[in-house]
Amino acid sequence: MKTKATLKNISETLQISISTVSRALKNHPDISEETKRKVIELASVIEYEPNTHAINLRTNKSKLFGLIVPVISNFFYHSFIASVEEEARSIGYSLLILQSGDDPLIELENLRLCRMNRVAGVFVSIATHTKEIKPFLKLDELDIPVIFFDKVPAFEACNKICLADAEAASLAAELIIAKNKKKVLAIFGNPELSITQKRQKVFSEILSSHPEQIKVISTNSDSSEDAFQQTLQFCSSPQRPDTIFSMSDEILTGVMKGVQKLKLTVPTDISVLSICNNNFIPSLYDPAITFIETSGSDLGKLAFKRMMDYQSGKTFVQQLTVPSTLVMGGSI
Amino acid sequence: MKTKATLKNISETLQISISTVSRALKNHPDISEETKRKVIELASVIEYEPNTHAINLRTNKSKLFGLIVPVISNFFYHSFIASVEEEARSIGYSLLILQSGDDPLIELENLRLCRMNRVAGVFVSIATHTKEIKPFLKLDELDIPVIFFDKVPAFEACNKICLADAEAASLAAELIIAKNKKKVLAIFGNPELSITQKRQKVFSEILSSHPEQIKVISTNSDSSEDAFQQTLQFCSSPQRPDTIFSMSDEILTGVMKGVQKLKLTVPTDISVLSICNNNFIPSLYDPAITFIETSGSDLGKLAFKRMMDYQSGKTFVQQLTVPSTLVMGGSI
DNA sequence: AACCTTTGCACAAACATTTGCACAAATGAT
DNA sequence: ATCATTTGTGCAAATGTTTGTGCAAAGGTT
Repeated sequence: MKTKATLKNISETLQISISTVSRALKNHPDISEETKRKVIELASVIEYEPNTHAINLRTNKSKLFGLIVPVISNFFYHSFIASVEEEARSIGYSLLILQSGDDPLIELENLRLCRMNRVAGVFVSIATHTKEIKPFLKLDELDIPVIFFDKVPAFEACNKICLADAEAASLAAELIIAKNKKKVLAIFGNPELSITQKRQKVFSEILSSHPEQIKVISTNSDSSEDAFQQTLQFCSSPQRPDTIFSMSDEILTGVMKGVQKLKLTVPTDISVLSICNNNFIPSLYDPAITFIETSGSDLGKLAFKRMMDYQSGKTFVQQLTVPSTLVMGGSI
Repeated sequence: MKTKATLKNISETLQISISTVSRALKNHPDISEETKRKVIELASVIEYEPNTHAINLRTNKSKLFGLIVPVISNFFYHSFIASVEEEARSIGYSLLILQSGDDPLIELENLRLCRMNRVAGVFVSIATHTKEIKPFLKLDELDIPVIFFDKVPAFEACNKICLADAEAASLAAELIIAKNKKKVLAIFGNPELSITQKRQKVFSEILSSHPEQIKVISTNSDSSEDAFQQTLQFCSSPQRPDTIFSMSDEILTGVMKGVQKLKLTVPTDISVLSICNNNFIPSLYDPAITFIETSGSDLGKLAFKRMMDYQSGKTFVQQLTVPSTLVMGGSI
């Protein structure tokens, strides 16, 4: 059993004090070159590595960010996580990943873990039924910045990074108008979510306010399977829509399954347009689906930038929005 | 600014010693009920929470597992991660997530982070070109168990949790025989990976040893796009294969894109069979693709169980395998 | 020679927690 | 009354690191 590599250990071997060793390794000007040389050499030989726990204890901080999401296995979150992890690593921070399972109770427990670990900050996408956000704000009082992203609380004064929900829907509506489509099946997600409400509202408004009458069938489905069934239902007859609009990756998968089952050819038989988080799902199909990108990876970068601003003392509260962009495929 | 909730703080307020407070909170029999009551009450009022860093420093451990993967955004890893995170949380541990970007250098850096954080154990799926596994084994010497999963080093004595690569391929081959297929296009992944080699070897052996001659076109492609191109190439002529076998989710997406482009109907024009990590990709299509499941989530559970065995002192080295199961869809 | 400055290092405290040991007071036994 | 045991609490050390302060020796200036 080789002895542990600590400052103390080095100091005893070299017959100098611990503080000298510490300063030598930090290249402190007080220490002579001779001593530095010896210390650095020995440290390298015994593979000294500072003990993070001791540093954390002393500074009452840690180079850790907490990241709480309802679930990791999700189109959106893993691109967000991947992007935040990269940014964090580039400045020597790591990520503590916690799933809430969309359960407010587990969410609280995860918050407790973040507090106990004195994380440097928390990124959180709240559970669907989380009403009480005081526990989150309490972290702010402890100087632990909390950045909400994607699923953010409604009215409170807190830092939020959101997708441009309305913008994405309006881009879609405008493309449909520009392409001179006449009959649209629009499938949205869970109508209780604010993201759904915003998108549905803007989409309907734009299309209905357009002078040329465009017929819109607007419907909601809360799963891929449900979207599949609705697609079958609305597109079986010859009077089927000429365009399907889908609000999310998940719904798009259901829609496309329906399109395959009905043996419809895209875009000649029917056009397809969706809002998606990245090109993964859209590019599964041939032709690739035209979509409005609301990038999880961009959201991650922005959230991280905001976090770093916070870390360096800019503590103002703010809501930021990631813009959406149209990515042309061949489906409309 | 409210004073921090620490044992010291409580002890001063109550005019008792720190050790008494500590013991009172741990319900130590030495402490009188009266004292316990007062301590617990005050602790609750000021919302005392033990400082993880101090505990970690003292015990030289942490309730953290390191998890190093090439990339989070991957069919396989996020189901693995999700499953390990759940298991870990259930026993009060958290997960430190680190991406190597498939870069051996970053992998080393991530290992260093794990050491510095004195993690309780590490789950690692190594980068494609990682040759040097000594740094991993060095963690074992520091009593930090290392469990390799999925992409594991070749010959060394270490803990590995693998998918049943050979079994999955043989199940596929046998199904093809049972379905009386005559001409198979088999697309495998990167031929340098051991997983590819194993699957390709077993698959070829079984089909070629079968008395009825089955024609096999065996090819490799290292991306979805490449699989797409190969599918177009081999399936454009009327003498196309009657079956396509794909080795992975990624390849399957390319194959299916090709099938869509060629407007082939599954399974009447062509049958499709794949090895996949879960039903996500296979169920995107209609009919759903028949596949051999090599479950990331099951792998996670097994790896975690192995880790816990290790934690409780069972330090033998072992290679475990997660069995594969055939999941019938309608594509063959 | 007396004084000041610089150089190079050591000491000690602080961070929060746990735990072996000591110790005083109270109780009980002889 | 003496001794032994129990009960409840405090002391101090230990974990590894950082940092303000002290201090001695060496060198330089008058």
